[in-house]
Amino acid sequence: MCVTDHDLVFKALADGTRRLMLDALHEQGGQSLGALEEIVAGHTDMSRFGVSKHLKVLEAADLVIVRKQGRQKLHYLNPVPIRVLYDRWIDKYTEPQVRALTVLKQKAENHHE
Amino acid sequence: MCVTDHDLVFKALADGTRRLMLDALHEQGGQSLGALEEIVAGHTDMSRFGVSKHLKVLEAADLVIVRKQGRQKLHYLNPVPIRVLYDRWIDKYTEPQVRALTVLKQKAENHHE
DNA sequence: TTGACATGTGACCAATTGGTCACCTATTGT
DNA sequence: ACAATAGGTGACCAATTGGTCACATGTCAA
Repeated sequence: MCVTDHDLVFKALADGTRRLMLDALHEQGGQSLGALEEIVAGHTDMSRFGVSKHLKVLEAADLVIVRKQGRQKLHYLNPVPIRVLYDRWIDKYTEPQVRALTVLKQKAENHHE
Repeated sequence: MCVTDHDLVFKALADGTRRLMLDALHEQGGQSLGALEEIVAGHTDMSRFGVSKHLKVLEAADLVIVRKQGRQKLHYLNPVPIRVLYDRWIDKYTEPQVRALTVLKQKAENHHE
């Protein structure tokens, strides 16, 4: 929940396979490791262990939360970190284009350098 | 400009040093390699070549655009890829919550529960 | 209990990445 | 032309990451 979590989230998102898994969990939550393995196998060929490792990265970044049910481990997408990422970082780059132009204009009006 | 550029952008953003450089260019555009080197050196100790390499990654992702002026190479932040990233990917994960909040707000406004 | 199923763990290898260095090119000022 | 400045290139090493495997754990059902 601290600031450096940004790094975990960014790094977790930096892999196409992991984004694919997030997409799958976005479409339908509560999928087990086996189910995710099948989905991933449809796009790339990766063993169960590879999928499991990627999931662990996503869990560490708090992008995926887990509920154990019997011998299954059900995965759910947690959109909060992405939301935080957007609010604290991405918004800064996407929103203030207009504002930046305003500042530039003011600067130009004050000291014509 | 194609879809797989997402990967380049995500990977470029997955490094704290590179995000630091984007911040620096966000604060003030048109900085040279030397200037960026000094800024980065203030946080981590990295040689000019390291900074140059990171800049090349950012350029490949089209996050930084370059204008040559004499023997200097001036760098500018290009917010477009981040914007695209947000529109095509992040929005999908963050938007429904906003809608949910809006719905909640409306409910609260209607029947003060 | 016994076996089949769903997943976890630690060792291990290959591929990628982060970073530095010794050289090189191009531009500026004198 | 010359030296100083700003930056680029390819080789190279260390650290990290992606992926697999043999094995272990825990759970359900008969």
